[in-house]
Amino acid sequence: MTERNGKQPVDGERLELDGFMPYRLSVTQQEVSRAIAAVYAKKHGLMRHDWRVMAALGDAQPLSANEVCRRTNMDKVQVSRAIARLKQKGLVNQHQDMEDRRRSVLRLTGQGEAIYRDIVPAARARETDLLSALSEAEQKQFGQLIDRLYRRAQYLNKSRE
Amino acid sequence: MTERNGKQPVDGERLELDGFMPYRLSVTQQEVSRAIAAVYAKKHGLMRHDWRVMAALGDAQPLSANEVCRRTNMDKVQVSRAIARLKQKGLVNQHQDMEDRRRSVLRLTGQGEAIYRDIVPAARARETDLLSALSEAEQKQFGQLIDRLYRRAQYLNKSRE
DNA sequence: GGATATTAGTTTCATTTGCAACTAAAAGCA
DNA sequence: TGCTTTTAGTTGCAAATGAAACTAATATCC
Repeated sequence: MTERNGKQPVDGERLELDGFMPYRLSVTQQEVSRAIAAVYAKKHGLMRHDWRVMAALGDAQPLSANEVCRRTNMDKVQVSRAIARLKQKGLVNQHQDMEDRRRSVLRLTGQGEAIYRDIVPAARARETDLLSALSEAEQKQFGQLIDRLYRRAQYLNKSRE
Repeated sequence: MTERNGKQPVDGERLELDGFMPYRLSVTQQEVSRAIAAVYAKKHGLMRHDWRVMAALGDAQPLSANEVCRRTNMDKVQVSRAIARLKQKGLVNQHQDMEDRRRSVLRLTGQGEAIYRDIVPAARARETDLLSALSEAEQKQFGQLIDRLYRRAQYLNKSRE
């Protein structure tokens, strides 16, 4: 993929991006993400964060913004902004939780649910299509490996801050 | 990870983010990326794109901006801007290719090379640390699976535009 | 009860990004 | 040769992002 023809690399230890796992993970994620975005972006004009929030709500309503954060791995600023966009589009409504008035109660609107129901099968189909590059066994394996990697990365990040 | 206590999901087909591969890939990538960024961000004030461009150059100099694009999977706008930042910091220099005066000839400066040499071992160590969550065999396997997935995603994305 | 600390969520500001338009040079073609 | 197209790289603008500060409500502690 990367030919070195007469080029002068830096002396000593080098790093070939193509063989560097974090890089490969990143480009793969980008490509996969693009493949999935095709499902919700053009047709419904949603961004990745918007879709994630909708997915969280579609899976379990109502949720507070904070619960959305936990379920989607987004931070509260991102969630707050996604909600603003979604309210604006009439896909989500937000009202105050009367038990704890700091908290919101978020729900998909009828229109929001309709879009959710439109996207889910397409997203799933896309996932299946992507994963068809792997056998059943490999898919399972891949899921396990990526989880272990995730936890390891999380651990490393936590431990130093 | 995701409990459903009294929540009312949307009727019909739902989607649990936690079991959705593109989502898991995305959060894993984010976490891994953060772990690596620690190596170049704080100490040298570089952004991800800057580091990628430097990595490409460190691996094979000189390169044109376009060659950097191909090697790093970045688009030309990102590369152009990364180069601007890197020139500004004195880590890269750019001059015109006299064979084809549209093209640039990009090289790390002495300072750029020094930083490159500082980062590479640390990045590698970090990669090893991340991958230590997987056995040797699993690491190999993971590499293969992710590549297949990458190619599949790429194919799907190409085929529809 | 009242001061202080936490928690939920929003906002502000400075950067970064993404897209499309743009400039300059080279290639293709008639 | 002169005209059009393609390629390399940059720029402008509007939208998205990240970090820190901010508001409002609840929880904690004396």
